[in-house]
Amino acid sequence: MLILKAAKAHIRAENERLILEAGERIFAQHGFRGSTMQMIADQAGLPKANLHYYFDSKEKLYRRVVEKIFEIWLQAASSFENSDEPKEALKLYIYEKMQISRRHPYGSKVWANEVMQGAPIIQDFLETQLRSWTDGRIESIQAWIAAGKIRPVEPRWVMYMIWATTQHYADFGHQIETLNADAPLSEAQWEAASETVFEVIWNGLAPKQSL
Amino acid sequence: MLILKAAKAHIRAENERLILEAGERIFAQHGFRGSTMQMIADQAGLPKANLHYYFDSKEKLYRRVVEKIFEIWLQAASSFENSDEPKEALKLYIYEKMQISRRHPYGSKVWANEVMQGAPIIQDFLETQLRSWTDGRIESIQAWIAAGKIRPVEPRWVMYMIWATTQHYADFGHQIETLNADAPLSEAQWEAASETVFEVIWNGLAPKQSL
DNA sequence: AACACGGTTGACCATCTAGTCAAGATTGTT
DNA sequence: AACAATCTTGACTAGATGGTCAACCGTGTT
Repeated sequence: MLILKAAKAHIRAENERLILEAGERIFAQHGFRGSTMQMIADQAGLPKANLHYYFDSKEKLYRRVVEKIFEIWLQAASSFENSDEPKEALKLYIYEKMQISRRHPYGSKVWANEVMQGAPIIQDFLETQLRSWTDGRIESIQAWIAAGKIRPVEPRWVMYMIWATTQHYADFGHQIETLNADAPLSEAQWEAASETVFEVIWNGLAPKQSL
Repeated sequence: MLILKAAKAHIRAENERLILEAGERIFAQHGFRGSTMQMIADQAGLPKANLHYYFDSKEKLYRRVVEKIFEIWLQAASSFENSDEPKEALKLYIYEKMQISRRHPYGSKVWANEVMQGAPIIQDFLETQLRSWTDGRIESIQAWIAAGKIRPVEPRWVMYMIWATTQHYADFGHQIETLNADAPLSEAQWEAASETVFEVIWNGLAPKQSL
């Protein structure tokens, strides 16, 4: 009966969550081809055949993992719209992206991996959602320039600076830890790094007279 | 005879070069596990068995590829020492790193991949060469701060900003192309991007009175 | 209690892949 | 021409891996 489907829906929801979480971790650490369904199964604490019950194939599971990450980023993007003042908007966005790098380092790595390999699985995302989102942000930045609120710069390069600097703390987290005497960044270090990233970029963009 | 070894050395040199170049490309596009010796062989235009004649194993070939990249970066690093003036030193270093992203995008991706996966193969590089190199650069930056030539900032976060922004143009080159109407960046765009990266960082670091 | 539906799982298979090997081809020297 | 060291390469092997499947289990409904 259809009622049963609903009655056991929580089992499906819970297991899909377990598998997606395990997949994010394993795909981040080993790449798509380097990850095996067995590794993901072990990480999730489920038998391998169970993964194939919930996800048709490794590729479909992978796609779901990447989609999840993309959604998180799109949400963070709203910070950009929360203020008309560039200083405030940029601060919110940069802090939000640093927060994501801290809380979702695996997701960020999966995304980086996917893009580095030419986005074989999620190229359509880049061409539709990412492209239109970026175009919107570029317009915001151009409006700030027109209003004399920031220096005249090509908005694209600024976007890329923000993405690069913030995501670096997730994607290159291992290198950063190694250079931090093998210790994860402390609360204070995360705060200081976020502050520095914002300050340098903001001072770099602010019109001279406003200093 | 031993003379023969030298006499045929150019064959070895040439084939090793072919294989390393092919490996760099393939490892960048598919990751370590995703790359097969057959793919690398095809890219190099040699039979697979020939690869194993020159390199004991896939892992040893990979390590050689990563080492090559690391050496290129260390060379670029000397730009940092070519001037006592931070503005000049940073400009040289940033332009040099952008140049590397343009000319060696595959190498940069292999490095990024390796670090993202926790540097399983070249962790020793991080702990020895990279760490000592970084410590030296941090001292330079601290000297600039002490001399009042740049604002007081934690040098580490600045280093990471430079690495992140410049390497982004290699590692996320595919995304950048997609957002550039599927066209590679033109000569002028590379120049503009380099200029913007430098300008924003420099203005972000310069002491207020110097503007 | 009987049933039906979703969930679980060990065993299995076809395919792929790193690495081996032995026979043969090249090359430079004498 | 004879040689020895190096280089080349098709065929092969052992192991790993994505995916399948059929039997089985649990749970809520009648």
